[in-house]
Amino acid sequence: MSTGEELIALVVAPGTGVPPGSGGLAALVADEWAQTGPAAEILARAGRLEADRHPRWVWWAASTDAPGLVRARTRPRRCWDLAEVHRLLHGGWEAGPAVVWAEAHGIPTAPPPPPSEDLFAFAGEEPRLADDVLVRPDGHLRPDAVTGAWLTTPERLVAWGRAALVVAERQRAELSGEGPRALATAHAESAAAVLCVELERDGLPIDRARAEQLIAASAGPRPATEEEAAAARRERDRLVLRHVPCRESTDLRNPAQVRELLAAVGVDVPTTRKWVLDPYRDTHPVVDALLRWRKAERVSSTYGYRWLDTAVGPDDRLRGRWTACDGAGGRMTAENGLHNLPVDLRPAVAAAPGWAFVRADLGQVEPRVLAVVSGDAAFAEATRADDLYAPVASRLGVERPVAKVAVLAAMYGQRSGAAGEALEGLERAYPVAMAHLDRAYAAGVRGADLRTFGGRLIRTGRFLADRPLGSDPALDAARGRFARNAIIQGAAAELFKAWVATVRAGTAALGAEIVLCLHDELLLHVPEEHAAEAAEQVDRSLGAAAHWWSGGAPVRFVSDTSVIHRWSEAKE
DNA sequence: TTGACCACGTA
DNA sequence: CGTACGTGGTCAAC
Repeated sequence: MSTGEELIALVVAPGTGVPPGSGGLAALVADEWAQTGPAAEILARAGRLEADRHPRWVWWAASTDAPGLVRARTRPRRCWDLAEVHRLLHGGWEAGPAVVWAEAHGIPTAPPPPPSEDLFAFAGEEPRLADDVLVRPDGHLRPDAVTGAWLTTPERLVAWGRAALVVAERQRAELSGEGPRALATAHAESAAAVLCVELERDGLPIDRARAEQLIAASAGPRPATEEEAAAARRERDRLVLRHVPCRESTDLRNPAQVRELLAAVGVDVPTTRKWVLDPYRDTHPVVDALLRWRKAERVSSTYGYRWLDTAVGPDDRLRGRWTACDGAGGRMTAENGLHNLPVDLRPAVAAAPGWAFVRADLGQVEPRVLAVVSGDAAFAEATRADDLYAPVASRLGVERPVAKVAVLAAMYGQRSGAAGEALEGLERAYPVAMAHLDRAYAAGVRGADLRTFGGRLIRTGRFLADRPLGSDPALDAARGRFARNAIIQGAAAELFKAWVATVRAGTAALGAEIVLCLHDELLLHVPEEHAAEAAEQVDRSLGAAAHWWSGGAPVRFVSDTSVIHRWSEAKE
């Protein structure tokens, strides 16, 4: 397929001790030309090229080659991320240049090529690689290029950029054999990877005073010294241990000791997990005190003052590393609490003065995704409703909560609970969708690979380890559940990223920053005067992204979109 | 020091 | 608790 796109590789030599892109060399490499020089100069040139020609940027990985560009406020519209496309095509998470190159050339990636600096090799056993040669006789990249140590001259950087273009072409050819959506998925995945760099640059706006206040309410005032911190900890412990006078030396952080303590007061439990202990809250006061203690302990250990001091910058932005896809279904991940901030702390996430948030989250995204990926016309019909469980319930002749449990049970394989009869109803009403889930489960059980709707390879063999298929029924079932979940969760992640990429492109002119991506939820930070328009753009983007992602399937996706000033507002 | 496990926050 | 993630705690093995 000829796209008519201009591909330009951007490669940046890893600087020594400086942020990527700010020192050392960089290169722009296209089919017909190349330019190298100091990174600052090359990045400025790249900025002009972006403005004039909006090429598709090719890089080994946005996290290594794009930060300089992103820091310079160039917003690349189109890119091709070799690492992300590799993950899409071949599954798993490992996607360094060595394995990406090898896989693109169909040469074995394991065992990894040995270190070339043959300190321990006998002289003459392996011909020494000429200094200017990037590709070894065995077809692998020279290892010191992969680590970046070799990328010290303009000529070498150009070779590195050429290699990136070679891989991009091979990946594109391979993708064309993976169905109509794979190429579009590659573009969206690549956009998500550069968005991750932008998310790390911008951070999530925090109202620091409010955060301090919320932490204090749970963990007490900020301790001035180590001794004060220890005293506060002892005081928190005491509020639990006072209920068990004889066992005041119990270490509440040690589950075994806690279990012993509980047994002594007549609470006999297999584990001390919250949902196990919950029913015993009224049995003995120590249970309730313990569960309250756990909550406070969580805030003080994970989301306490240390977190505030290290993860929130002097500009009051919470920053963490972002990745465009995990190793399984392909959802985005984030560190430093960006993806698991307790709801109680969310009032501290606040727009800056003069700015607002546009918050949007997809409603019932997974069943709607199931309607697309399975091609079930009857189930697609149900997605026309704002609440798809309502038409499902009426079709099954059950109450809405029953229908909901049944749909979730079908998708996730819930074994507890009594969804049995409703499940049978689902099989009759939506046989196409149910068969799709069953096939994924069966593929997982037999350890077969499968692909998501957008073309991502799901390798169920990762659970196999060295145990033969069928040797452990529990393991087989676990693979089945994993596979069934991955095709839904993975496809939902693809739709989400298509949506986000569309929003990113469509709201740039409004000065909007995407500041949080949370699987089915999106938070934009926008100048107040453009917030309403950005919100409309978010909704329009969903329609557009869903349409092309689904290939025009008659499936409706809905977003709850609102303009707010704290993340905690306007939540269901 | 490292890896396993627990526990728990989010979707 | 269906799956997925990241974090911080303890423990046993190194």
